[in-house]
Amino acid sequence: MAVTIRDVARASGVHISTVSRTFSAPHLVNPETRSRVLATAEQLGYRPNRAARALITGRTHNIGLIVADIANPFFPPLIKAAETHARRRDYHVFVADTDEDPIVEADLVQALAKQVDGILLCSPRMSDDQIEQLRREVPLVVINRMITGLPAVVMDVGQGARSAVRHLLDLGHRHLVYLSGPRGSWTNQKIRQAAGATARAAGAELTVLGPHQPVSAAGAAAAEAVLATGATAVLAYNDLMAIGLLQALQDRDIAVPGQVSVVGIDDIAASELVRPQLTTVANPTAAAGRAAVDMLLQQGDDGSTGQINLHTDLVIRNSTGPGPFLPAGATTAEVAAYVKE
Amino acid sequence: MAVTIRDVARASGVHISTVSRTFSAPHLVNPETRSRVLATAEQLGYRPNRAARALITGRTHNIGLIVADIANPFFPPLIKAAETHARRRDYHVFVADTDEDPIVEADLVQALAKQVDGILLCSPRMSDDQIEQLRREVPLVVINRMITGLPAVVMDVGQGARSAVRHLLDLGHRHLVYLSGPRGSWTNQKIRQAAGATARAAGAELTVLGPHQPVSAAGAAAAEAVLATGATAVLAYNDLMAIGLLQALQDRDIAVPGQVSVVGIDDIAASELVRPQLTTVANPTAAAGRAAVDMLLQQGDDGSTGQINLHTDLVIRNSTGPGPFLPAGATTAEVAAYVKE
DNA sequence: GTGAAAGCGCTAACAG
DNA sequence: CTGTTAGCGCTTTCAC
Repeated sequence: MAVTIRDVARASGVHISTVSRTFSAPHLVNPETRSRVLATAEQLGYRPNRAARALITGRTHNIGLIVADIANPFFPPLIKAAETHARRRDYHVFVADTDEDPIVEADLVQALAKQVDGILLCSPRMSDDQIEQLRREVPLVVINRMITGLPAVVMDVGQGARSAVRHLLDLGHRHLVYLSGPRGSWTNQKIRQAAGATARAAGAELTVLGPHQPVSAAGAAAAEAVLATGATAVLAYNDLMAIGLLQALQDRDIAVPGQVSVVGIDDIAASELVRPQLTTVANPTAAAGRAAVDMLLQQGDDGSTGQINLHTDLVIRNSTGPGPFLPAGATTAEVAAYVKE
Repeated sequence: MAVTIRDVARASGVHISTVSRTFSAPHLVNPETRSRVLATAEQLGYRPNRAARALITGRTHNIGLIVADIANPFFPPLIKAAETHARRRDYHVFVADTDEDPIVEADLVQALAKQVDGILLCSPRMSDDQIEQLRREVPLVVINRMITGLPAVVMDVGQGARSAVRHLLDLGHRHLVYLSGPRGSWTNQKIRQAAGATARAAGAELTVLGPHQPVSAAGAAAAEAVLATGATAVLAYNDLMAIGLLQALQDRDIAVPGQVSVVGIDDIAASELVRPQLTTVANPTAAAGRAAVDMLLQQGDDGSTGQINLHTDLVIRNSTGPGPFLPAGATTAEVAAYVKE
């Protein structure tokens, strides 16, 4: 059996409560006794049992982090930052993957509820109602979603999408495609709205294709549909889809950005590794992870329910350029033909 | 306050031990009582407190998963598979990141020890001694490392490296480079040995460059050094480095595979997304994650300490091809000149 | 089949 | 400053 507080008490000739205090309220114990206790504890290899402590204090010093898909490269930097940040504050983190399934998501929150001091919900696919329901069982901080009254950290993809579309418009593109993401994604809606509004305001056309799974294969599979629209530029829900599209276009000998420009969102590591390097909207995922942890841990102290909006940046690389040179006033059909050829 | 076993007992008119039994040993309780208890529990929203249960049973139903770097794309598929598999067996998983630091690694094991039933150590950077030491505090399963007497799951990179080198030799390459990984990596040693032995046996030359951090920037930074060796083919410690090298070579107008062939290891998602697509050794990371979880959970039952060796597969894509065409018997210097030009 | 009681490892009043 | 006592939520003997 592992060494307990009792063993330390016996070995150092004090009562167990003194040992307890040595660890949980050191200032309440005589420096001499303290160092003696600490010494024997060290020697015996004693480590407080957090679970037992949690039982009485009500604080587990654990947090939960629920994401849609660990293997989606968008999440790991966020997970890493959150975990490192939490550990620095002496918290351990449970990580769980919902596989984009809202039911699994809800189950997970409930299963974890008793073992954690709070949960970070990353890009949740549940309904607002469900989230508010669960919030009564356990403190929640939501990432990449805005729900009134709920603490949240969002990366301002709306603004990112606007920058991206403006960039495309500045290059002369008049017909864009938005390759939309999965159903139930709050982010997806925001991007779509922002992109649509920006294009419309400039008198340009924006065709929405989707929904799609947020993976590269979906981007690749959409290539034909994209070409069929006759658009000369594409904004994708995320980099994965953008990269899939990029390669599928090149495999069809469509030049990027010569004939079609492509913009992604997220700035995952791979977007710098592909050629042409992907123009994309950089999301501060690591900062978001840290901010969310801070928010969750503060929630206990005061009852604050702030909402943080993190700035996103358009990173212009080599997958965007001027639209194909066409006679002014060409019809959509002509553009399509031109692009396809 | 949350609803406890006591609330359920009161509400259903039975003693708390009956409620307890209803959840932990249902067969010991009258079916009628059981369903009544279950009903009120359901209605009150009761969920057993695992921490309290763990205190007495000694089983937390949690496991720890410690990896070198969550953001390294090699790990997320493994983490995902392990987490999903564990959850299916009703286990939650703590994920932690050591940032490639053996000290952090050891601390983490000790910090997690009391809260878990066991820990999965993924590509540990600690010494064998340290690991064996820690093993006495908590059940351990090691992934990607072989230590006698310790349960382990390894992906057979040695065999993978042999296949890769043979593939290169078959294409006619006579001088190879191994771009080695981080110090302290067991995998790195295995690859190096296997690659060296295979090359030597065929009378070919293998130059080892390194150590390197296992990131794409390190691969890119090694481009000059690689060219300076005059080798016509490179095996890299992992795909990230291989991809970095790939791009750096192309940026210098060195054709891949025309002038230099490049092989990676891992088969991360990005290796299929870059052009040319990367020839690489596919590691069954997801299978490894699941196997390790199974091993850890069985360890409690019997005292088995098996070691599983998972097969790796060479995936031939487009970054490898015949070496540059040269007059037979060209000197190394000539080859270097040719390749550089 | 169910209740009573003890106790897992620890903290939190309360005395002294 | 330190010891005493009660008890967090739950399981597990042991009687009945």
